Amino acid sequence: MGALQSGSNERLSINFWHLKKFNVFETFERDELESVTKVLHLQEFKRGEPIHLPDQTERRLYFSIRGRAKLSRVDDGGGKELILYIVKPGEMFGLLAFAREQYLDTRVVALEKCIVGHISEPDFNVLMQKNPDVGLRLNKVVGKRLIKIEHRLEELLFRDVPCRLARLLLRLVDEYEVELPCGSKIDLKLTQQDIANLIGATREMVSLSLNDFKRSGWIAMHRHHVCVHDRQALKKMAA
DNA sequence: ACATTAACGCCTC
DNA sequence: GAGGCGTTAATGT
Repeated sequence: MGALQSGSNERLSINFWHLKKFNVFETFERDELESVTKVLHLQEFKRGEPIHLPDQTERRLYFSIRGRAKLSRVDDGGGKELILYIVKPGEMFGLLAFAREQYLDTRVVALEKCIVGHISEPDFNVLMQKNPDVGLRLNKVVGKRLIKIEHRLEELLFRDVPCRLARLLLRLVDEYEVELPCGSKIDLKLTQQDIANLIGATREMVSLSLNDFKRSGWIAMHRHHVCVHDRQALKKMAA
């Protein structure tokens, strides 16, 4: 068990069990994990707070310990954003910062209360030199992530908005489903703006399609949550 | 089909 | 009361 000082004044703690969840560390022994906690800086974020900003100059590798966050590419002009990925606990991000000059145009914002650790590039390089297989596993992680995002881009180009929305909802309900009396709740707080940014549509179009789905009895909505009632109908729309 | 714009009420801070 | 959010309608490509 290691306790570390966070960016602010609060003390956050993390144990080896948390680190073992990251597949880069799955073969690590106790002392190796100990050395990781020594260079891992923990920080807590509230919903809506930025974890990584586009103009951040320092290269870091981030480890999502708790809570989910949206990773998006932002337009330099107007404030448009396209959400590329939703980062979950046990996953890493910021990998591209090592390959590029900066983590260009990429922003990560907490969707709920998050605890995130980060390791500086020099510290991580030392870690990789001591454990060469970390690099191999990192490669695998990056590859898998890339393929997921490629598949989503395909959908964005060739499908219309209701179809994209249906696909998104099916994908989310698969990943975040919580069974409730009211139906299958998607256990993720998303605004309609977020949903729009996930499927490359406008907030207005999302509102219209969402209301269409609701009127048809396929879904129900409460505040920032969606409940799915008719998966089959959504699948038909997603075809 | 979809974006854009504008306008309005609602809710949260 | 300001700004974010959800909704609707008109208009443009």
